[in-house]
Amino acid sequence: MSRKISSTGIERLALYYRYLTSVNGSEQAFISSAELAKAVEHTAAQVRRDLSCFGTFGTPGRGYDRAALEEKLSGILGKGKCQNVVLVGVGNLGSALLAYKGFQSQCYTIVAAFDNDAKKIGKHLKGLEIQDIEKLSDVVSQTGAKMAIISVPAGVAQEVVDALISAGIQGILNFAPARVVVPEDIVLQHVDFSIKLDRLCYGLEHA
Amino acid sequence: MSRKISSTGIERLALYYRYLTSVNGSEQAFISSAELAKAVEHTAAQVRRDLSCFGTFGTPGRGYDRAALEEKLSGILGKGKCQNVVLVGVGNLGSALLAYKGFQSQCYTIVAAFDNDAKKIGKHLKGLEIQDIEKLSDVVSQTGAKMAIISVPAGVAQEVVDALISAGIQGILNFAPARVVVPEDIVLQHVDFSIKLDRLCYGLEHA
DNA sequence: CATTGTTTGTGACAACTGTCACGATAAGGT
DNA sequence: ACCTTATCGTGACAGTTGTCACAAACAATG
Repeated sequence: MSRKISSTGIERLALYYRYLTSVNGSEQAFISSAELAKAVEHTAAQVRRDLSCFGTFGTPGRGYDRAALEEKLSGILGKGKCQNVVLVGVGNLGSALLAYKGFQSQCYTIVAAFDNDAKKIGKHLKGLEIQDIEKLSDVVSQTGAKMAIISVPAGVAQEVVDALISAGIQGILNFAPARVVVPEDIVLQHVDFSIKLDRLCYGLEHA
Repeated sequence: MSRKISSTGIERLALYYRYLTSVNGSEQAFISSAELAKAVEHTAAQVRRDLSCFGTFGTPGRGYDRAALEEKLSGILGKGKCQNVVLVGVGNLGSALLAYKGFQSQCYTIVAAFDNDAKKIGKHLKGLEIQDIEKLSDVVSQTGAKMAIISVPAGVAQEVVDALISAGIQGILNFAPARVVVPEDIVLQHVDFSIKLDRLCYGLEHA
């Protein structure tokens, strides 16, 4: 309970959680910090430190109770209730995200898709009608969505973000290759794989 | 020239580079650390510190020469020559990545696509024939590709990575929601958006 | 119940990362 | 030639993050 969790620490918690749920059911009822660490490519001390930020629920000599830990992590990460998510930008990437199974198997549901291209509006994709981005505000209040995923061109990312925020969205996952600014109270995460590719390129160059 | 660049520092360099190339041509010939910092949501001191790791090419009173800086960053990141990239896993996400314009506009070209699904093999997508993953080794040596992108299910990520490495691939961009292990000399980057979504969820919960 | 073996939780430490502040340096005008 | 203004490069500092090592806690066994 001693230290404040860091942002990267939270991502590690999500890794721990994903590992626990992925090897569901089988095996031992307890798992040690060493075993968990090995599964996610970290150190045992790191695992214990991360978990200790939220109380003490390991038992010396045995490790952590798998079910209890899974439950606890679920609570910490806020995965108790399913989240409604809206998606803006139904291009190649947006379509793929709509179809992506990984979201559904977790606790997220994409409940609406938007675009500004007249040729796409009205069409159906994966059971969702693509709607005019003008409808954003209405849909957000109807569905109670707090999170949004944007996969739009870099040039319009900022204006889409602004529209989302004034529609009441509180958290944004940004796939657009651009940095955007948000108010203090809005949570923003970037998934910027063009940058990651460059990072890779650098790694090769300086091998 | 004083300090060693960090991994996150390199990603910032890529951000600087992307900004410079995106506002191509127009405006002033020089840019200050403050202006660059504002564009990528960092501090001026941070920008100067990052750049200083690779020599001193700013001029006091003026800032950095845009063209020279762009050139320099290109060199540092290793973007001088175009990189051939192979893609493994042509599902929803893989197809989207094949079609993604962002790669081509940069210096990356996807030269081959692989899958293990017999129903997909032989089909054409975006001008590429989807090939049997058995052919990996041959294609890698023919094309001289050093980088690979994998967008396969979590369960097979490790074996695909192993196959890539024995085929001669040196850098891997992993979109699969799983951590994999690679030898010391292989560069690996994760694009793990299910984790980022969880991170977002946590942020909302603890607002 | 004492002993042995295992694993946790955490204080202390080390390493890394970002910020601040300021001397140094260049351009431009008078 | 000098002064002013703008901006860089970096030493020193502060804050953050990860590692180590060990006492405390619990299980298991005889």
